[in-house]
Amino acid sequence: MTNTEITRLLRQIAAAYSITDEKKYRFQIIAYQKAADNIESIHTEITDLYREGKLKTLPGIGASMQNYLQELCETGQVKHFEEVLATIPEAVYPLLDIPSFGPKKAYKLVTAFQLASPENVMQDVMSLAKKGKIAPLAGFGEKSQSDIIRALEEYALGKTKTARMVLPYANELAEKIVAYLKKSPDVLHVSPLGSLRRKRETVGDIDMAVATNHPAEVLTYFTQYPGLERVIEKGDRTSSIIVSSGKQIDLMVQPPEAFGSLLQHFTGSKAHNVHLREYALTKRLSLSEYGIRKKDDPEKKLTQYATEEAFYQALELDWIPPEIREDTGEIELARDKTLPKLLELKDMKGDFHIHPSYPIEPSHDMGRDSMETMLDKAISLNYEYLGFSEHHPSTGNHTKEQIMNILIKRKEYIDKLKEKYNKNIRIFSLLEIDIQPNGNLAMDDDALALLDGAIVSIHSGFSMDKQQITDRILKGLSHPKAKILAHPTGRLLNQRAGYEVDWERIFAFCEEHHKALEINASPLRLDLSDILVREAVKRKIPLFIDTDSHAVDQMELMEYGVSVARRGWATKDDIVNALPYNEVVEWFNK
DNA sequence: GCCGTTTTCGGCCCGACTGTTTTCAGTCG
Repeated sequence: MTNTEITRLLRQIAAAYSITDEKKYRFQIIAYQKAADNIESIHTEITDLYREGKLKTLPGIGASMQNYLQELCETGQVKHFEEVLATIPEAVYPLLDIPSFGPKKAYKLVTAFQLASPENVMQDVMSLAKKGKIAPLAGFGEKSQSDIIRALEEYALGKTKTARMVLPYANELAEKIVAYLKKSPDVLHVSPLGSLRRKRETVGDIDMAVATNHPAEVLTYFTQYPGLERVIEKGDRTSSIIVSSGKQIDLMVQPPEAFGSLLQHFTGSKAHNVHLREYALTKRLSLSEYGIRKKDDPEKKLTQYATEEAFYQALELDWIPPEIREDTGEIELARDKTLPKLLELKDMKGDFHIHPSYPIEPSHDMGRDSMETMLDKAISLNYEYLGFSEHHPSTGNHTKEQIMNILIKRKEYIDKLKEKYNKNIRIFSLLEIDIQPNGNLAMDDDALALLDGAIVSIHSGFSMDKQQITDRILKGLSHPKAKILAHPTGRLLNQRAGYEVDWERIFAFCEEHHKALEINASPLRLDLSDILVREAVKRKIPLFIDTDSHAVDQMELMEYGVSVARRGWATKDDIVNALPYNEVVEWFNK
């Protein structure tokens, strides 16, 4: 059973409890939802954690939930879950995937019309709505009936509760909205928040905050956005719209003197905010996007905060960088004033995964721009050094002798560049080398001897099972010249999941043999993921952040890799290419 | 059902908005 299936199951239990008796099961519902949220945010399969006896390490998973998950892993089902689920008609559950459908609404429809088939329930509801049979039901009406039709239509088109954008797409959309809002004279500040500000690898909705003294005018202006498809809601403080690309934009406004608490609230994450508010309650303080109220104050007077720093300060907490507001210990460290100083983009001193257009007759795609162009770019980025790492010459089209000739010529070329650029930037000569299905590197030792080091990676045979692919990686990485494992999961966000790897074995091997893992800064990859970065950082495994640039403009994508590193709590000491040149040389020679 | 820098028992974030209501239920973040 996959994590996705498990979280779905836990949410169904929560829904069943909501329908049965929301008051009685109030805290069970929260507990099941929290457990589902937490499982959703990890990258290790529950079945693996069970095998390794690590279920109890998961936050939000207590003794009961542990037993249930154990039973699930051993028998494929949980008696208690089956009993709870059976109290509700099974046709309710598929409807829960549709935005605007909650447990109550789904249950009312299913029972009112005795819908028995979970397979056909969507079509059944649609046809009932189109025949006008839903509007007369108690609690429904004409408007909610047409809303149901639209929700079902949009769901069929792929707008689900989980569709997410990759970061550059989200950034571009957010910039358009920001530019539009700034044209209004009533908008004093505007700032994209939510998961975009926290730099999550993908973003669902775009959240936007505005400071204004004229909220009504700003909200109206917002709903007149030129790319508008429709307005979902518009009130006194917030509004939500859908733009033509089908994406949702949420806007919240506050006066400038309360903008700090709004920034804090709307940045999230939800788990961070819930924990922060619970923590505040222990100090008898109640937090909201409006500010802070003292519980013991009979007048419940509101104190406002213009900046986020002041808001956290009022709780005697250090300001917490948005990237780590995920409720994984940051509040406690902020209280103790021991938050790590996270890596910053300006700390980066080089980039080692660079594909120039040098005629190497490569195995995979060649770069677009010359070594010189990319060196000039690196200088403009204030880098101290740059590593070239084209794909190796293809083995299918060349003899070993031809490959050696190509690589010797390349070495001579790079040596000349080293002389020419000596004053401005240092150069490393690497290659990106395939780890073949048998675990061997695609280049011979005499070819590897020409290099400062090799980046190794997998570009084929993704379907191997977890242990096979781990064996293969470790064999490839065990070559003395192999220093860095590039894009270590092979994933492409929103396109393919990547291969399964036994991280415990990879981490242990890297610890023991002085190998590094890459954080690939390409916003379509961003692997290692934030959670694995955090684990690697804890274990002091060396990390590189590389752009994998095939063209000079891609070298600017470093910021995305830095964001992942920050989300993984990395400081500049954790990143090899944030070290000065001499220390990097030492690192390669160690 | 979870959890602990007051607590292993007794708490559990806080609010906006819509549609169908006439004071609220449901969904969302």
